[in-house]
Amino acid sequence: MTPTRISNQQLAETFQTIANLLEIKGEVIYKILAYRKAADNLISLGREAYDIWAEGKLTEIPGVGKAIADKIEELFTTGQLGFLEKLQTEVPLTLIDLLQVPDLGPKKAALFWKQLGITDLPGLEAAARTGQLRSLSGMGEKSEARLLAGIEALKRRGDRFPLSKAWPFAQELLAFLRSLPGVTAAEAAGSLRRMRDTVGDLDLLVGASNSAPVMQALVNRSDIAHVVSQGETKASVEFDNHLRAQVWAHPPERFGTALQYATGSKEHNVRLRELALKRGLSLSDQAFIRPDGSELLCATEEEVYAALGLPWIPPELREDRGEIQAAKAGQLPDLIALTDIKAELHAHTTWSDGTLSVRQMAEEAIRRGFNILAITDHSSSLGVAGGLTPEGLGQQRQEIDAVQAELGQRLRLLQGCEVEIRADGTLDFSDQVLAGLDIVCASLHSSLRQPREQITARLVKAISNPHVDIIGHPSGRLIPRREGADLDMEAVFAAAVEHGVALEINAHPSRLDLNDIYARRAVELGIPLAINTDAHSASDFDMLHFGVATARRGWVGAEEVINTWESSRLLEWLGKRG
DNA sequence: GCCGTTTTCGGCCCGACTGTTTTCAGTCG
Repeated sequence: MTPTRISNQQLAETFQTIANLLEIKGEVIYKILAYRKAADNLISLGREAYDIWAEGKLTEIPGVGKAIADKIEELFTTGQLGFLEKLQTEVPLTLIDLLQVPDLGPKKAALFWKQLGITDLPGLEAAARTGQLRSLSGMGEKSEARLLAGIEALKRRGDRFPLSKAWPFAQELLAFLRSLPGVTAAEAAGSLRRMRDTVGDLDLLVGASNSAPVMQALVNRSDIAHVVSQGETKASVEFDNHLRAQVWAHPPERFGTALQYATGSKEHNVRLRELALKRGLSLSDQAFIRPDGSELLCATEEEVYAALGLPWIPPELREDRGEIQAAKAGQLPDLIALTDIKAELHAHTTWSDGTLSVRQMAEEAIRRGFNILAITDHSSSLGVAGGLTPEGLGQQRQEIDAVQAELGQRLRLLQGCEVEIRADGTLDFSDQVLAGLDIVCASLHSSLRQPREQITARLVKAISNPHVDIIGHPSGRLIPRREGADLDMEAVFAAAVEHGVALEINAHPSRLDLNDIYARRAVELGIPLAINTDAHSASDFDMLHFGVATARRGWVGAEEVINTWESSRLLEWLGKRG
């Protein structure tokens, strides 16, 4: 039997499927949680479980014990899993789809299945429309209507929204909430505050002693499509733009516990509560409860963490990926900040598909306090972007030199390019042309669906070119439209280490590529990173904070990012390269 | 099913909101 290379993503999906089926079946909850935990940990591993299996170290993965390791091994060796196949004969696989409906969990799914023989979403919808659900205990007219509304909502929207949509709208909502009387503070929480690359609901937290009027003002907004639920301290709404928000209100003296709670992640919070219990405290969004029943209130998050003997943990780290252990040991990373960035090394102008001239881009860079701006227009084979020919590069050099002369010491301009990595792994420009540039960023834009071996070899070949300094948006993913290329990232990392090439964290919210997990792995391996906006316009420069946030999620410090280096150091680094 | 400076067995987080309940179960975050 030939081994089957199954991705961490696929393994995780398999274990989530098992967890869902077991939950509908009514298995004890902790077994289900164990499968979910293993799935989560596989996703955030940063390395391929397949390689770890080859080293015989599967059980060193957190949450993977003997039973799950055996199942992973069976999947790798046979491509199948007997346990799951048997489970599917007991519980219909399509029942899992029901769990996507809001307010429909495993208990109701099991009820519908066992009492009415419903096995899939269309079956559920038909039963709801014909009033059959009402015959079940615990199901009334309202539940039925709610369920139908949930099914409709499911048809309308995707699961999660890109940061580019969620972030600006959240800022607008926060400004609205802060303007309400009696509101002392309003902050983003949830995955938005942790700066995940996609956001489900907007979780917003309001500080207010009298919460009911705040909730009322929220649901009275004219752009509300649907009020999902509304209480004194919490409301859930859907807007006309299909974004959903959960808004909590807590009095200012409890804002710290509330903000910590609402920020999550859920897994991080579970760990904190375990830690609290070991200290004889019970932690909720309201307060710590001492053994004698008295409350310990926290107005700030710092107080929450201090009560647990921990330093404040930055929200971007709160994913239960070792941050609590690191905090305990006093070894939290010194994360990069937006203000550390001193250079933009990937930017486009009207010489290819940018909207601003070299001069205008330089002004934008100066306005943002940068020391260095690299002009990196596309190369010729990317026809859709009006890529430059070698001759065009020569003309562009004259313009850059002229603008540089005007700017003097205010900004150092570099002439570079974003050179296309062709389908065969060769670059769009000859070594001679590349040697004449100050900086070279090489990127994949086409033939992204090549088989794993082929596209990995293609990228490795580009990394091996002595003139290449940075690999732009390495995976080529576009959120939420396109998954990245099927790259063997360990092979890519190995090549980057060997050739000292920097890997980009592209700051555009539709890319965020490298992602947080691979950024962390790259840092572990000592690979330099570059955080660039890939600016095509003035406003693109403002996307930089998304890239910095992604780096922070990857435990990246300023030192590891070449854009933070002093000009002399960065120029020396570039100079030593081809 | 996983895990261990209080355990290799016995733990494994907490509360709001909703609907259909007469005191609670299910779901969610």
